[in-house]
Amino acid sequence: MKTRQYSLFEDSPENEANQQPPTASQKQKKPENDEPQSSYSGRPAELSFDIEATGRSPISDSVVGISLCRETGKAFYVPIRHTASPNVSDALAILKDTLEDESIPKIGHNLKYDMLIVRQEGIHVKGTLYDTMLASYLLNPNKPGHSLEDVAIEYLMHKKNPFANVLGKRSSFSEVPLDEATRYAAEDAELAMELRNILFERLKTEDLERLYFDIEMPLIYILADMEEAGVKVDRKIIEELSKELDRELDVLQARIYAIAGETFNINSPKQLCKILFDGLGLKPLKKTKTGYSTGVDVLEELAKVHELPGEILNYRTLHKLKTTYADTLPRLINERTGRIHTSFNQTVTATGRLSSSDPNLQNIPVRGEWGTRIRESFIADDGCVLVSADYSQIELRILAHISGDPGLADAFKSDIDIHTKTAVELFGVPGSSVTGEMRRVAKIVNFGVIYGMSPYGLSEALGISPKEAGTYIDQYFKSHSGVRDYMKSTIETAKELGYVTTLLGRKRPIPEINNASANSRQQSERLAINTPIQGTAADLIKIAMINLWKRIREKKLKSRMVLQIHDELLVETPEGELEAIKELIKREMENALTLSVPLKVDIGWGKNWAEAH
DNA sequence: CACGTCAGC
DNA sequence: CGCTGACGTGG
Repeated sequence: MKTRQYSLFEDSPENEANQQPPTASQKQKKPENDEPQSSYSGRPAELSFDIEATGRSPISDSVVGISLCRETGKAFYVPIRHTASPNVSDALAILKDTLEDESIPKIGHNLKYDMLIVRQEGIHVKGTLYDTMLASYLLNPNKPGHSLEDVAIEYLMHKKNPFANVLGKRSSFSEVPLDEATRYAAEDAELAMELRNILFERLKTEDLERLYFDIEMPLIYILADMEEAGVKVDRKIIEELSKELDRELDVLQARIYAIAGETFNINSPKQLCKILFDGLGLKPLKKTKTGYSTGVDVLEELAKVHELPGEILNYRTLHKLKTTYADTLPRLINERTGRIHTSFNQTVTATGRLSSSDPNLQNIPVRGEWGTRIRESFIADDGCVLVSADYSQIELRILAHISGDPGLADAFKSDIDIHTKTAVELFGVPGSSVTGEMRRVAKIVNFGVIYGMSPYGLSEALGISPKEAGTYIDQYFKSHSGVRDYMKSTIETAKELGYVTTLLGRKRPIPEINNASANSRQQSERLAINTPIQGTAADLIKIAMINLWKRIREKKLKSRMVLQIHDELLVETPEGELEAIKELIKREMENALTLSVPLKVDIGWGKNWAEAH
């Protein structure tokens, strides 16, 4: 192999140095000793890299170039597939050894993205990952964005990159002239290298190192696998569903126009207000910032006195399902894989949950006949089944653990129906006399507890007066003083420290907790109460995912996780592995953490997601 | 791009 | 009352 077949293009704008690139022959040599290599003669001690690609979707886009940095002040750009530029067809092949070397730590900003892009070139990045985007997120999950630019501005007082809009009118990075591309791209790898030093030092002082290395870093690999795997959607089923919804919507539309006596845009809340409140003279029950509300609560109430609001609600439901799911999902089936590949975002939520986007597969409908129909289109590959495993009452169990409330803990230890138990306490009747309505109220109160309920909020949810809601809250805390004490002390801690933490030490700053405004303060108090509960549940399922993934590898099973929906894992498994994987999933999920109350996981399976549930 | 609305946990 | 993302409307 020729040693200097390609040239690495220098370099960041402020650095004129033109160092020798590592040559292919040198790269294949093992270092003479285990000392970190700071010279360019051997393997890098660690490597910062950043992929430039044709677009933002790592499953369907491909590599244009890669920038590399092994010490601050010196960065390189290797063009791979630029139009009208010297390209290096085997540059990636030469880098493969380094990127796959487990002993070389990798530094980057949003490494999951870069990992997925190079996987298409047959490169499987391995080793310790220093992801500066994740580090920034753990240091402040309230931050609205963690782009390299955002983070560099905050921590390096970095000025905006003058080449930031290097794309301009060009359709892809591959169109960018090499000199511009180099100055733009090389800087990114170098920025990540500089940020690593600062952010990981800060992680240590903030006691977030274990959360990073034990949970978030291993999860990068798992989420990359899940995104790469995708989930199979039956195009025929979903497209047929769309047609059916279309026909149904036509019927509803005609009916609505007939009742209203005129045509209008049903999807426009503004036009709907005119029809409802001006035309029919119905009473507006609630206001929004800009006018009268036509939300579901209002329309349900109005449906008692007129036939139109009910039809509007039907129309809205079907329209939502059609436009958001039935029409959209088939378009997102990847041509190459025949599957849908979501993005699992690890640095978005303030509590530590994941989010899913493009498409969001964490809000696929589940209720109602149409919800079932949509989930029936999510299917297992040939010879496989889908296994759905979800935690039962995970947040209330976590509340029982962290509050130490005996009543709550006992309920879970004896596996009692928690909503019925709460109904018994609220209404002072024996369990056998609890009606459906009483249980419904109790369920909403239990949710309210987790959300840091206020009399106002609970009253809205129950459709009663804040005063009545207040008596439910009082009644609840009479039975659960442990929960009341926990909430009081959590708020006190938040006021002192300015942040709250989860069981695994994840932190969320609560900046407004001492705000002069009572509204803002009370809002902060609810965040302080909810975040440790929701955030610990997020920690817990992340641990379960890591442990399950390791066990699947150890046992060389073919099963693969495909979706995580906050308290549920969806696994695609060859039929022959079904019994084994059910056992494994249940064990790893129920034992992810040892709490003072047992964790319970319900498992189902089937050829599609509806059956599995 | 803000807003209202609604799908999920 | 907590946490999200996507759609259509209308400026």
